[in-house]
Amino acid sequence: MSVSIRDVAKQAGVAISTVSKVLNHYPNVSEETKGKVNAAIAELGFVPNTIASALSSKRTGRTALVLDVNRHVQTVDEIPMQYIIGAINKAKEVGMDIITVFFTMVAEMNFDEMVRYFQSQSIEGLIICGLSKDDIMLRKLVECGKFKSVLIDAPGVSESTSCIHIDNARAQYEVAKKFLDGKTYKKILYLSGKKNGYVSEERLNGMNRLAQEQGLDVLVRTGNFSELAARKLTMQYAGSKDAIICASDLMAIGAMKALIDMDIYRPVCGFDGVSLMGYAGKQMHTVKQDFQKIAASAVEELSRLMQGGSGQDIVTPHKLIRIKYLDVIS
Amino acid sequence: MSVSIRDVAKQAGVAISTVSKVLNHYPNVSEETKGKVNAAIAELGFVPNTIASALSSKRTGRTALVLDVNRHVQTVDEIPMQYIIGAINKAKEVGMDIITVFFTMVAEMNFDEMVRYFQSQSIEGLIICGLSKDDIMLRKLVECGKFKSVLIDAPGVSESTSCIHIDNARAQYEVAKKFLDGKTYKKILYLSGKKNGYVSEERLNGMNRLAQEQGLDVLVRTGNFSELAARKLTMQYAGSKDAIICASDLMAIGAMKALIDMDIYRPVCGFDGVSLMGYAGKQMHTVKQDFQKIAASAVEELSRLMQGGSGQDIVTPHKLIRIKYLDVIS
DNA sequence: CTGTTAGCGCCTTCAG
DNA sequence: CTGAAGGCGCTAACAG
Repeated sequence: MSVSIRDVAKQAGVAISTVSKVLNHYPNVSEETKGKVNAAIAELGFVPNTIASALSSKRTGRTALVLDVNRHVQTVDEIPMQYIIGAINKAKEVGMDIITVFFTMVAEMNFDEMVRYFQSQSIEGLIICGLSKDDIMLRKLVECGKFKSVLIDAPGVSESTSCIHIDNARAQYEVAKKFLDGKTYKKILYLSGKKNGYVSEERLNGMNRLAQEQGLDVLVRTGNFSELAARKLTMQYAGSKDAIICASDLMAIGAMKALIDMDIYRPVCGFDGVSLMGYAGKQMHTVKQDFQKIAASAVEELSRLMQGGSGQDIVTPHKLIRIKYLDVIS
Repeated sequence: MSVSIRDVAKQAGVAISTVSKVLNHYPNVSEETKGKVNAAIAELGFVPNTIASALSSKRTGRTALVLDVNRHVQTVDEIPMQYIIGAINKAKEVGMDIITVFFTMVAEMNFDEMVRYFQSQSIEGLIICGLSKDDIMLRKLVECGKFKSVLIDAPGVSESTSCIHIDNARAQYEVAKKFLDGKTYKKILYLSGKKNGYVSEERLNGMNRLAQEQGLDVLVRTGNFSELAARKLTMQYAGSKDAIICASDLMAIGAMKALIDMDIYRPVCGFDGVSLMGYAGKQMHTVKQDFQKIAASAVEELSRLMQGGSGQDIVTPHKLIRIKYLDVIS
């Protein structure tokens, strides 16, 4: 059926192991035999069998991209999709094999079941997006060290785990500062993410720092990254405020919709830079994250870990932008 | 390291092959030994090694979900994401292994390269979403019969290929009819998808049928499923029309935005039922497709094909809905 | 620098 | 109904 390494060996007039060596770029092979082998490979259209290779070497190069989809009312799953695109494209580059897994698929499992689940899939690496403090089992899975992991937007660096994220405190500080620049807004409604959320706390820190510096009067309310919650909180508090700053774009949209319903105008500041913002109607300041690039970095970092590197903390850059509808469609 | 079938055999006091048989639900095993084996499996926490199993049996259960992302200006990749979620969840149920592949990753390959690419990944099944008439190589890949395939929204049933889609002609007919119901709109601007596109033609057929029945005056223009194109076409033609019917929600949004800029009101009808519509501001009629369910059906159908079934054409149901902003956030 | 030889963990005839 | 034996295609010591 399919041509195997043995056929190549025969064709090239060398031993099987020699072929294997050139396949895996081992050092000790003469240029000459390498040439013969490559010629044979090309001639026969040989494709190494990943499965057999994995069985033999015990290295599969398989990693799971674990995503938290739909748990919060995300409405449009733009961010997970961006992660997927970024990760898969980079994975192809570095010869990694990515399967996508959702939190919901492992949510009910206990620790042992999770380990088995991933092991049975021959997975050696994990990229986890959106891990929260409530995901006890997943956290344990990462910490047990059986898998190399990269956490996006969550802390926990260790020998086998790297973390990757923007500087949330600084980003929140900067975007809010730019948003307020030249204005005289003093009374601010700040819609925070989740209480005890990793990134939420950072963003809140950034906001607080700015508040201190500029003597702002900030009312903090927890919006849980929910559009609906943001809407309600805005209804409740915005009337007496000068501006609204949100820890996510989705909440910013909720706030804007509420303002429209209330028929009052208040400037709103977002966070993330999702394109959905372009549809929400108004212009808006926001932090812009390149989720594809972040996922790509995660893949690269995981690949480094799998080659024996040890975990580290990686901070990726962010931008500040102002979204307008025209940005979206042109 | 990890417990293997051998350990289970020893623990249960039977031969390896016997364990394999209960694992794979073979018939000729007595209830008694089956019980012993299962007990041993549970006790040891044994998980079959997929890799070894695949190598030995030559059945991997791996399938590629091939998506056309970002080629048209999709802005928000909601539909692909829904496909992914639906497919992956169902795949877990039926024990299939899904990797996601994007058109861009194989776009440059010729036929042989594609075959090798998928074979080297040990992929046996393909689910392809958004195949167009221009994707010559992918089409050839499907038709060569080396892989079982399910095409979403494209024709081409064969022994090894099934197709799955809504009844686009009927859906377009119905949604347009409902949209026009009780109204006196006669002059319609119809923004079609792609010239020669599989689904576009069907939808146009449905529209034409309604036009005939109701004596409508329909101007058809090709919007390529592009928001921007729809915007321009609306600017150009909507002034003299009573209403605008679009072959996709994204075009409907483009049309609505144009109308706002033109400062005139015309009712708009969409197609797809993406949640993005809820952000576009107005109420709107649209066809609602359940993309997750469609993907799930595709997985099931592929699983049937892989068990030896032969290809067929499957028509999935659609709904007609009216989107309002409140539907989205509540 | 190249070839020989064991397996990796499981499936699958084929005897018993 | 059960067990023994021979691979699947490749890697990885180890000899040569």
